[in-house]
Amino acid sequence: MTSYSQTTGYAIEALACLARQAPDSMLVREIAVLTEIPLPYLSKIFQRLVEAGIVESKRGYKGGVRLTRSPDEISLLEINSAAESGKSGELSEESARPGTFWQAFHQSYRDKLAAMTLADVVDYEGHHQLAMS
Amino acid sequence: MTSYSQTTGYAIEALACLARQAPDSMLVREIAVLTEIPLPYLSKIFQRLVEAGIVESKRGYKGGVRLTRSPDEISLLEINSAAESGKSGELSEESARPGTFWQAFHQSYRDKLAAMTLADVVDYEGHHQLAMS
DNA sequence: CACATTTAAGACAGCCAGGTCCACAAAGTG
DNA sequence: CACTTTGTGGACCTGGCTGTCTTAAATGTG
Repeated sequence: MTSYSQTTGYAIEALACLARQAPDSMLVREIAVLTEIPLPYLSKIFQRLVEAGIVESKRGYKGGVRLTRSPDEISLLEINSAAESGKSGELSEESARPGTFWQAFHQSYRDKLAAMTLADVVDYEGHHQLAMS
Repeated sequence: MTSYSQTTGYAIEALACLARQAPDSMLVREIAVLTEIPLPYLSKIFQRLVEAGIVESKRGYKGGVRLTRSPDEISLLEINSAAESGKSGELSEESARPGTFWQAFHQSYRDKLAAMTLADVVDYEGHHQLAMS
């Protein structure tokens, strides 16, 4: 139900790792080592990111994954939706009933995700300081 | 894991409902009807809120629940911690690894919860407009 | 073409949040 | 004291998130 799960955090970290390497491609295994995310699960996440068109993959000997766009053209909300795809909500209105305070709180959260891009994350992980309104 | 679960949303709505009635006490069943939260589950939530000292309860014929403090002295973070108590994290640092963007993002929302009180929620549910920084 | 490499796909397992149910204890009423 | 009311406490079920494992399919190399 709650769409702001750890999976989204994994996806953002992994893509930020990949963005630093852009436009070259990386192995999923390599990303797993650098980010310390379990490889089998990270593979699953990348499957969804490929399906969503955020990254493209190439199998076999010199294979790997690569961003299809510039990091500043990929919103965190888009990553969230892709990482959580195949579940109940995707881009849904969360679990909270409409008109409630909690629903509005979640919406503001969602709005911030929509306003930030992968480029912001790459910048953050260098400076270790979060600049939010 | 993710501490911004639906349970916290339920707790906030229920307490806001109770705060509008303050300082009188209400039946849990009555709150369940008004908020449309499933009664058996709401009872569970109130057990934790009582244990946390946010509300006090009286059993039997003229029983019910009542706030122990003024709404403007109850922070939403406190409600969150109480509602999620008995689980892995409670007041923990979420599931995200420290130093990551995702962890910082969650922390900023935790700070917002800490800065808001039940009185703000009561005010919101009247005006239906969320005023966040 | 044989082979190693690397992602794709799907089945499977463990755990926890959300939610229900039922028996029990307290508290007032007659 | 009998009875009704109302919260307490515990067991229990269900579904989805997290994570693993195994078998394929694709892609380059010699």
